[in-house]
Amino acid sequence: MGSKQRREREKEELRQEILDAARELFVQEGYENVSMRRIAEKIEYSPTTIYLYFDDKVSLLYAICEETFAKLAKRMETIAKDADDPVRALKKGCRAYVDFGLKYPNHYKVTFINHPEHPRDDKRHLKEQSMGMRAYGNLRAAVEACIKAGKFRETDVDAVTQMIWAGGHGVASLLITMPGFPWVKKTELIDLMIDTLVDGLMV
Amino acid sequence: MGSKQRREREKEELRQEILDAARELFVQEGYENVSMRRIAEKIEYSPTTIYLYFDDKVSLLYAICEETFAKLAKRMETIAKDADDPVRALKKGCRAYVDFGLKYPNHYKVTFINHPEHPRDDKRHLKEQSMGMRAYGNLRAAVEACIKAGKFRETDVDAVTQMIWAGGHGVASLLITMPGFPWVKKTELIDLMIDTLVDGLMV
DNA sequence: AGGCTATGCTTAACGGTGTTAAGTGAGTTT
DNA sequence: AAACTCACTTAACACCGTTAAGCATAGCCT
Repeated sequence: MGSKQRREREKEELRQEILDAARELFVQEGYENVSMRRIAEKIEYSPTTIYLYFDDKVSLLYAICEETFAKLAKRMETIAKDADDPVRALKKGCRAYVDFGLKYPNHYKVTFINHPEHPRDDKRHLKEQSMGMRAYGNLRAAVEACIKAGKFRETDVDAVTQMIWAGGHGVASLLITMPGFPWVKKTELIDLMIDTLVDGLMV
Repeated sequence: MGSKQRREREKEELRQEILDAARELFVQEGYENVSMRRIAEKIEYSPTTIYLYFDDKVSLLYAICEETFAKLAKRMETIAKDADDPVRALKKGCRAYVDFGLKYPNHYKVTFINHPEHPRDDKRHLKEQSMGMRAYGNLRAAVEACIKAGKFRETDVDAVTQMIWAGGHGVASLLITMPGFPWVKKTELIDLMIDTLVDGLMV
């Protein structure tokens, strides 16, 4: 009697198919510019079928963000692993953070910039915040390592972490939201920010 | 026969009325959550009347952004006027920028954070950019003064300006969009950012 | 085997959106 | 008085996210 299992597996497959289609479209054209009908068309199902698998459009996005944030956390953790010098590790972590934002601008937009407040649905909001907290936690650990190694003048871990985060976020978000602006070379800007901030903190 | 002038003046008044209504709604509820019909309702005209004064919704937003940019530019110019030391002037300018964002968070949101891209309409895009360029130009002048006074190690004016802008923007935008986050004291964070960036640049 | 129910998906529809085309009606001009 | 201007409105188009209701089929029970 494996028919139930088969149906369950097929359901899961369709769920993933929806997720894949949505991710591809969101990344290509931006969350706001993709309609449920277009996603449905891509997977060759009726638009309403999506609602049998996800509560609404923003839930789709959250599910995708969860995936990608797991990626970010993972990447930053592997960076922390081969930490020869804590300062260099911190810089690499910052770089990875900004690069992540530029690589997945729409995901970054949604979770850090646009923050599409879901009205009175606190559960999902907290869940999404906790994902950000995990990334924050990684950065904080890297900063703490630098401070414990006596590398930094300033010793308020949270203040330093938040400043560095703000620096990275500032670069990432401006580059993402104002692509028409005459920026200097991206890597130059990113490196200058990270180097100035981190070196500026050192004793 | 001043009736023509009177009509012209009335037209200008209605244009301003539309702008005021739109600004108030955008600021209160966010650009995406305000419909043309709601704006029309507020000024007690038909929705299509707005299109006699503005090309489309995003043009309305751009017009409002222009105003906001002008305010900010004005404030930063007065700061630049009593410029004793270029480095101190730059720091004061940064501080004013961030404070402006925190004081008018919704204006800041609309002009710098939730900035919706206009597709392939280059003319308006450039015009709006030129307004942003004025504020940017002020910051740039302050940076240039520092560099010309030989205070800074890095000499790429635009790179430094954009980095500092990104730093200020990072702090302002994060504080605005994530008010629930356990931030350290705001002034501490702002000052730490500005001091670290500017001092970190000095020879 | 035949009826019943649960399930997976669809069609139709609601109330909204930005925007355009066509119409109206008062004021100016001739 | 007729013709024209022009600010404004009404009606409509083509979308949107989302919900309610219907339909076909697969699996279960008698």
